[in-house]
Amino acid sequence: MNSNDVIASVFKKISVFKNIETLYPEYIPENLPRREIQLRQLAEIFKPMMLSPGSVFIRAMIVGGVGVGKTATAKVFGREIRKFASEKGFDLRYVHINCHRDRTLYEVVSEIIRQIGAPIPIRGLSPREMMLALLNYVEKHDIYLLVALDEFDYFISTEGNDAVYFLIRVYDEYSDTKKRINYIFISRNISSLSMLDPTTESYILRHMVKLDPYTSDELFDILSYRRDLAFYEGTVDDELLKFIADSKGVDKGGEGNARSALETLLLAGQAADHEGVQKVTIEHVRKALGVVHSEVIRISDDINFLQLHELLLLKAIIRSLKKKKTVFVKIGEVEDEYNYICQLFGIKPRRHTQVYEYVNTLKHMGIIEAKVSGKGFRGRTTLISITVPLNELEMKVDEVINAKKELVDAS
DNA sequence: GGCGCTCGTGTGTTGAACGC
DNA sequence: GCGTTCAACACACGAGCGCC
Repeated sequence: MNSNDVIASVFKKISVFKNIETLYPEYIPENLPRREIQLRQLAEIFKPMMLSPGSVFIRAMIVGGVGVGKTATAKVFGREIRKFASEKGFDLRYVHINCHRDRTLYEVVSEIIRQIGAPIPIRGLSPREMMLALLNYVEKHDIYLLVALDEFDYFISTEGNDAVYFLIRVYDEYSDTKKRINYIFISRNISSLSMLDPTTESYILRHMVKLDPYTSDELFDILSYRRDLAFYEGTVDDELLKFIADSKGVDKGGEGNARSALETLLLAGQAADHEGVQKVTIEHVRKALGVVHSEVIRISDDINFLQLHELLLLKAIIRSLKKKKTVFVKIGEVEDEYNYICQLFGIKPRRHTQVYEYVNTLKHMGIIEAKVSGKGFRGRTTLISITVPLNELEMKVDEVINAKKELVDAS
């Protein structure tokens, strides 16, 4: 069989999936089963803005752990509220910003400008000047904005109290103008808000929507809904969904993570496809459950936002830990490995200060653990560790590195 | 074309912690 | 006590971009 036949045989093979992309983490479904209460809460919070646009300035906060649907809830709400505004005859735009990627005030404001397509220069102006230009633009064109700042903790830790204060008190100086920009802040927990001053913190916490981990019953409903979207009828039985839901539900000792449950369903389906069978079995699910490590899912979600050199450094950490077979490795050892990997990839490595910054970034994101050495070490050094399975993580990192490198090579 | 702005990055210095 | 190693910090520089 030649290469062409090999590839053609895969494409022509019968699949259990009719719409596999509906199981991907980035897919936002039409409906959000088991999040109706939270959508209703958001609607109640933003009701004054819809009834009397421009009269109030609303800031809400969505809080919840990994895989509880924070981003999906905000996006679905944004989509629906935009439709509702359109029916009422005013122009409301929903802007979703991930503060992992855009973590400075400058990046956040320029991203809002980019997403609404405002003709405002994003170079040569300070963030505050850009915000003023943005306020003028939305006023002139009679536009209202609902801005969701996802992973808001990263913005707080990078920019601190002043920038947050600037965002949430932006209308204080212009009390007579219409309040056209409203916010939804999204965070994994509210402890990051403790870095802010009490006034700023209380402003943000005034309207809070909490998303709890899913129970097995709730996960079953979600899996059932996505199963109908993703798979051909009769390929995945209810008992398999129940099995996954029971292993992930918070009431059954799991983490209540819907993303992890959906990833398991996706992998089970792919395992069935790989074997060329037309029905997903309990063995496929068992195999998938063995592969899906919830921490790897959380981290792999985060690593999509890393820069190429941060990814290369993460790969260097993984390889150093595998080579040394120890719990911790020294930053110097990681730096040597990183230089070697850069050489292999034909990329000029960053110098020490930048490597140190990358280590701090990865630590802050919770991807690695890092601590300063104490007694028993010559000099002071940073000891780095990773708690998730290394092979699994390295596969994910390699995937993202290859994707990023293709982009760099193409540009 | 000069200027101003932000951001990313590199260099140099200082000081802490330890080994010899 | 001196040398080594490395974190932490300040500062400088250049790229990219828009404004005047």
